[in-house]
Amino acid sequence: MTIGEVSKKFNISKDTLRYYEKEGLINQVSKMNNRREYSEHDIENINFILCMRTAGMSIEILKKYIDLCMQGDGTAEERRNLLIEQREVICSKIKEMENAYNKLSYKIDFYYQTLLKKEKEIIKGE
Amino acid sequence: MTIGEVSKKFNISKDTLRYYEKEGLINQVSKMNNRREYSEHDIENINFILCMRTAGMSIEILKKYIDLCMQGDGTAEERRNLLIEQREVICSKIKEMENAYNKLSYKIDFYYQTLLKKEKEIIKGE
DNA sequence: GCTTGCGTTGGAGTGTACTCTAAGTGTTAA
DNA sequence: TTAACACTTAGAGTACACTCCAACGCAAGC
Repeated sequence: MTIGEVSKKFNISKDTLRYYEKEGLINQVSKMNNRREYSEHDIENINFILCMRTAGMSIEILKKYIDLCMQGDGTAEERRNLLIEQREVICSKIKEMENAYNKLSYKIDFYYQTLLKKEKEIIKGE
Repeated sequence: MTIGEVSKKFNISKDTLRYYEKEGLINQVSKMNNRREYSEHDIENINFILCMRTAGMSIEILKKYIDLCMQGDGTAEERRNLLIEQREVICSKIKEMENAYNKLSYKIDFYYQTLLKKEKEIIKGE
């Protein structure tokens, strides 16, 4: 897959893909005529990275994880611990967002009541 | 309440509080001897803003909402629509994060299996 | 009166994650 | 063969949300 195709597939810019490679999130993509050729493995990797990025995981943490992967089997436990830690971070973020969701719902409902009341008054006034 | 007290209460820096005020998220706090005195209303406001900020709402959107509040009752419907829209944004973010959570859980489990297998091999080898 | 502590200001600086630019290469289609 | 198009690079620029700095103000306690 070319960079253009990957860019379209995931709806991210080519610049971002090159940036991730430069930062070491994607291991050096093989090249044909000086152009990137993304393998199935690369695609899977990008998919994971994007999923974690949208969940708010930093590039630094992701890089650390990828680096551990590169270092081979010996780092399996460390990698596992890193993922458990990050899952916890995501978990508390979800809780914060649910809290915000509820606060918003409460306010939205309040506006609904207000608008309803106003409407009634208008009808009454006619 | 002084800026120092509010800063401690919410665990944010005084700079951030002044920054939010400058950006118009908190309406001009009254001053005694040129020092900010936060009212109960200010505190409630800050609480809401921080809740939305941790949920990822941008300062720009928050400012828009606060501006509408300032403009009075006439903007109630517009405010409500803004909140509904933002609730939707938060909702999809929660879904993305839950997706990431599940992906992580899957990987963590995979590492668990791997480590278990490795352990068995070590025992076998002894 | 002097130090300490808490505050003030405008404006500069920082970190993160892109995003854009300029100048160039290599393939394809008319 | 020339134009269009997709790609390459290094490096500069941008957006967002703070965060820090220097220089100063004011009140309390020693």
